[in-house]
Amino acid sequence: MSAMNASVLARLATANEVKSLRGFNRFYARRVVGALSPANCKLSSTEVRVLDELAHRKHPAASELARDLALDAGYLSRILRRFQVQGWVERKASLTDARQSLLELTENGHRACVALQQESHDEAASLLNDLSAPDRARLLAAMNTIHSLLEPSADQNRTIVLREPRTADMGWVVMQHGEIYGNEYGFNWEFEGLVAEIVAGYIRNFRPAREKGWIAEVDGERVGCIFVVQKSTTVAQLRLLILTARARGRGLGARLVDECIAFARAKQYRKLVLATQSHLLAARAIYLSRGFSLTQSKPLQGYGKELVAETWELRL
Amino acid sequence: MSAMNASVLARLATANEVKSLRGFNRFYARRVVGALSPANCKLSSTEVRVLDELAHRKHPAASELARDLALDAGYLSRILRRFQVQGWVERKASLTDARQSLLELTENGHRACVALQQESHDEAASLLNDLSAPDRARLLAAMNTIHSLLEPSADQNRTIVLREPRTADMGWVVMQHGEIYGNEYGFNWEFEGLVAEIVAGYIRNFRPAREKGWIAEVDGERVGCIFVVQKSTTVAQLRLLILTARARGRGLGARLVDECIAFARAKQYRKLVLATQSHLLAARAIYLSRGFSLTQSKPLQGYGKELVAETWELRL
DNA sequence: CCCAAAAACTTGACCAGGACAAATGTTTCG
DNA sequence: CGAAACATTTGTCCTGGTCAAGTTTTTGGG
Repeated sequence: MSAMNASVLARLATANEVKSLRGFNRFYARRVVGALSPANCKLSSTEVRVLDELAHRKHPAASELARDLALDAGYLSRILRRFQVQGWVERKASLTDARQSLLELTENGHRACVALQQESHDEAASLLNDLSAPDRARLLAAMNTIHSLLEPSADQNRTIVLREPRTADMGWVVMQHGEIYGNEYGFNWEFEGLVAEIVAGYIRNFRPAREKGWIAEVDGERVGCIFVVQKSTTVAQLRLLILTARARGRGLGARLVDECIAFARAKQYRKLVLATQSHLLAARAIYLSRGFSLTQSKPLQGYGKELVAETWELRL
Repeated sequence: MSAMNASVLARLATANEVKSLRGFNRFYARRVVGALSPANCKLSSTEVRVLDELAHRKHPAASELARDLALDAGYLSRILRRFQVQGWVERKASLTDARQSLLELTENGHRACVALQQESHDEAASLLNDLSAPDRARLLAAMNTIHSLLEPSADQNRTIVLREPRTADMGWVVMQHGEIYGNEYGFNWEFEGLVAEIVAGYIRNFRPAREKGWIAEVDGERVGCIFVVQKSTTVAQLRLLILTARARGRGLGARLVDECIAFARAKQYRKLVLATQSHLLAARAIYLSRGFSLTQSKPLQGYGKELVAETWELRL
């Protein structure tokens, strides 16, 4: 097999992958989309969309709705008349344009809309309630993963929360280091072993008053972490900073480092040090911008790669 | 808050969880189900189902199809006639029942069916091809998780594959131990630290000729693991056996233990030992059934719980 | 063996969701 | 001012699908 073939093979989805995707898709369409959508009252899904849109806008004109929901104007016109007859919507002549009238949901219309949402909310809840709390978390984290992979843009405006590590987080830290350094830098599993050692040491010697860790999450999915440990009574060390691909480019790295700096200051450390490698450019940029300076730099052979190990420090 | 309230709260899905589920559902219905299904040629989705069913059966009668696909008999009758006119299907009088005729796809019908599948296959592939290989793996693993959570029954007949550990697997081992022992037995994170230490030691001292690990996967999602390490030249130790909830009750634990026993025998070890705790009943049952015997049992305080540590061994 | 009920289709009637185009009044812009 | 564009309504048609009433054949009980 030629080199080109090999690279194409690595790039393209295998038949098995496609089969899995199609299988999931069939399953999900049947079991979930099917189950959660239609049970509703006697409204078609389009009518629901229209009602929903009416609830969320101030005084839309019909043309505006038609454009945004990609509906046929004639069809929409009839839907709106039905709503009007039902007493769900009122129209006022537009003062600025006599062709259009401005639509507004009545009290009754809002009630109907809320009832619909409640209904679909209940169905979703009943599906979730069949699962245990940890299983629910796994389900939502998995959905979250899918969503962020298939629609990276939608990810940008989700809020990232920072929290302290809890059970299973430390294992995740090891796994992510293995995954990311393996995929992106070709490190072999010795590196993962080193991280496991660091993590084990952190847990073994954990000093709650002097040390702290943060896990960053987006909607329950872990996307990054950082730790501060005590190196001596006056020196703190920053460790295990990592971000998954989806969390990058949003200033999260800087935010994590800032947490550490603030913590180290609050605990009266005099100096914050860290070890990194020269080729981790994004991390380096953050350290620089936060006032860290490079104090040492030496070649290092390890993890299947040639590296330059660096030490940085920040006077607090 | 009363104890009962607390337990109910833990059991029921939170509003946030429901919101996430609904958000994902909306997204998935629009972006994926919508994108992968309709583009097809001029057949309705029902017609596609019928065609598909015809391709997969020998000589079905119309009534059979109508029952299995939950279709109106009249509607199906018309669909079948259209197919017949198109030259996709032929009917032969049934010899045993003059009311029914037996249906069969013609050469042409099969071609049409294959073309359809190809089309939807291509669409799925193009969606996957926008992702890198590791991202595809994450996507499919996440889908897999969702599927197995929402339809545990479908899980039973998926094949479990065993493979050797690779990058990120060891972190997963730590994480799973934290997760499972935390959720199921209330162990605190010190236990996770211990596992991290074991894992670190495994990687640090790994002797490929004398030691081995297995990761069990279902469709790319890790569901279990086990390791054999050298304790002395004649004694091997079994470690880190764990199964996620979805993989239990299918004999996988026994299969993993059997792999270890076979490996230890092949490597000429004389004895296989292991340490466990008395309350891990499922594991205990496996050890017993494989001929292990309990050699030591003593109370142990740790990980936030009172335990009875046990040692078992098997002469090889 | 007969007959009523049930099964296997077929056909006609009807409905909802929705696309498309023509009609009407209004606005915009050159 | 007139033509083109816009907002809305209305008439027409199509598709996908349900429902009920046929026709023919089979089945099962008396």
